[in-house]
Amino acid sequence: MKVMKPGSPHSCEAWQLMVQLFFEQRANLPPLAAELELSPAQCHVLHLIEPGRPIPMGQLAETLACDASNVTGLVDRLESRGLVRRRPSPADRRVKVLVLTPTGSRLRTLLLDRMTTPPDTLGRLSISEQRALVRILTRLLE
Amino acid sequence: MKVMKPGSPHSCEAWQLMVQLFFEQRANLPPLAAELELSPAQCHVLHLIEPGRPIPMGQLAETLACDASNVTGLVDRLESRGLVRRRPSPADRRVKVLVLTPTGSRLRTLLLDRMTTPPDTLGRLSISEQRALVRILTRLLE
DNA sequence: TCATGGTACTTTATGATGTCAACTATTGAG
DNA sequence: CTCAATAGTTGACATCATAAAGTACCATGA
Repeated sequence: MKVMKPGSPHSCEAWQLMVQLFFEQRANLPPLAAELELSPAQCHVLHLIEPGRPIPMGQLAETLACDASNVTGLVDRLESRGLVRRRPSPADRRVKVLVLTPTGSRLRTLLLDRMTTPPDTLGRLSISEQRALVRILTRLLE
Repeated sequence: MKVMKPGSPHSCEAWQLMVQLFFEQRANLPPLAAELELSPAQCHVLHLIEPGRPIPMGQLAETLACDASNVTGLVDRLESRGLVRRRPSPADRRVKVLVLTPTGSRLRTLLLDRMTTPPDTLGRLSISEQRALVRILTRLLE
């Protein structure tokens, strides 16, 4: 017996294309990361720690959907490279919040800059299509 | 001195949102993969081997943008689980092409099915917006 | 107060992912 | 035939990731 997927046929089709894009992007993250001497996972962490917005390690683990002990190792390596610092939380001494060092902040800017450079294909869309895409993606992200 | 990014402001904005989506998706792949007893990397490999369309290991390495020796290990594990088989290429005896086993093909279908189930946010778009998204994504993928 | 269970992070052990350099087998050009 | 180039493997090593056990701290309630 056939089971219907939730959502309209159009939304399924759209999401299939989205997954296709995800996998293509997944493949081009490693070389981009390597240019900055980072790993893909470290890029993800650096992306999540916004300057001036400290984040508890536990929240990082939750957002990355990985084990807390994994975050310990990731942060160890970033901290030993001087990109990030652990600071005790005044509110709860069990918690350690992560802050970017000036070096980390600069590297993060560089990273985001390279990652958000649009591919050629995007430039081939008309302006109105680009605007439509912005509007749609905004709603997809809530 | 400030350096301009290539592309219109709209395409930059669109791609920033896209990158945001990529990272969110990146985080939800591991749990999805775990349900099928796969790793994220194995999912990517399984996604790239289409049934009835054998692919040389080297081409896989290129598409994944990773070292050939890494592919050896990935395929070793998939093969030991009976999902994939190495077959010698008749045209070039150095080359080994990968084919899905029936089990591998079934698991791939299951994987794609779960991955391409659209998130709730997509369903909240109007039908015409969904159609626009399909059209735009198709052109992004060329 | 203080015993107790829960939470945040670390440690240890283990396996998977990923790179590099060196190796084998094969191809293809001269 | 020789020899450089290519496809894949192997071994050594760092990173990523999990699970289980441990430490320190919080919070509740007797």
